[in-house]
Amino acid sequence: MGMSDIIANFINEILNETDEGQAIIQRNDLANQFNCVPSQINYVISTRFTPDHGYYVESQRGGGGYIKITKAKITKSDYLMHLITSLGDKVTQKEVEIFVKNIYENNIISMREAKLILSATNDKALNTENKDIIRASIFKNMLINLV
Amino acid sequence: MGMSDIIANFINEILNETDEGQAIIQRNDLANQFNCVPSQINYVISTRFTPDHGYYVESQRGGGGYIKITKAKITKSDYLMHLITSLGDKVTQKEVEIFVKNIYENNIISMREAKLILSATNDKALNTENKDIIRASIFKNMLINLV
DNA sequence: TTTAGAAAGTCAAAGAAAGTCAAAGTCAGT
DNA sequence: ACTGACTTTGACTTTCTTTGACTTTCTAAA
Repeated sequence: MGMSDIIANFINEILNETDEGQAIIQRNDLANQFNCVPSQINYVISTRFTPDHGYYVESQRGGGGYIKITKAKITKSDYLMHLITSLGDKVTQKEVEIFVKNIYENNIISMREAKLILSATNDKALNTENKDIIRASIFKNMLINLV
Repeated sequence: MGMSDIIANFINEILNETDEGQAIIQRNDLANQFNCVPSQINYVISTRFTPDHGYYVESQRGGGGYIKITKAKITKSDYLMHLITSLGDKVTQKEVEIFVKNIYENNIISMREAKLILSATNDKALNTENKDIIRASIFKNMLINLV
């Protein structure tokens, strides 16, 4: 098992220890503890704690900085997890509409929440190249927060 | 948690204690209490108690001087409309975080809705050129749905 | 009405974290 | 051995915080 896996395990342990499913770490401390360069922590996070994997990451630089990794709760909606992992890296507005209709009808989200998702992912909001790629990224990121 | 956060917490406690939502402090006293330089108080105020955060600040120099921080009270749709119209065509993740925190604390949106907005607009979701432009577009689009 | 002292304000430098990116290394499968 | 995916490393960047020297404003006493 390589260093990256060891670090990932360590983070997972913290995530499992806490009820919250949250790990708050200091990048430099952790790198020090495992005798690796700080950027390896970024590598671990960006390869193993992505939205696709069911995690949400926030961070803060400067004095007192930190990295906070949150694990999505697996509740009633295995359906959502399934949806997230089944999504490719592109999705059209029409497809999102179908998915959202579906999770709304299954009472996983409210009408207001449905509207929020649709307004964040419609073509009008995404006035750019690569609409479908960004849409997929946004959609997944939003779903993770609902799980 | 760094010193600045601790000081911000302290001020927030005072704000919540009083019905008025007002904190009147003495800069030097506070700096003394927390063992920091006085200008750090200014730093805390100018990064965490700005109008964007929903506060306004008055002060008085000289003998008997003070800093008075007041939590602004705003009606829901007024605030949303104001927010939408005040948004330019670019906005950073940090700025969105501040706005969302504010509308959440004013009970305009639920926690889940706040998370949805944040996850649709964070840098991770917007892995592209022109993040700030697309973010502004998405954010506005979402807010309009809430008015 | 000066003027000394008491506050608060400003600003930029130094420090502390985290982020990015690409080069170099490793290792399994062909 | 060769290729391609995954890892490791480190130089450089960006963001946020802390600190301190200097300035401005206000009060009140002489």
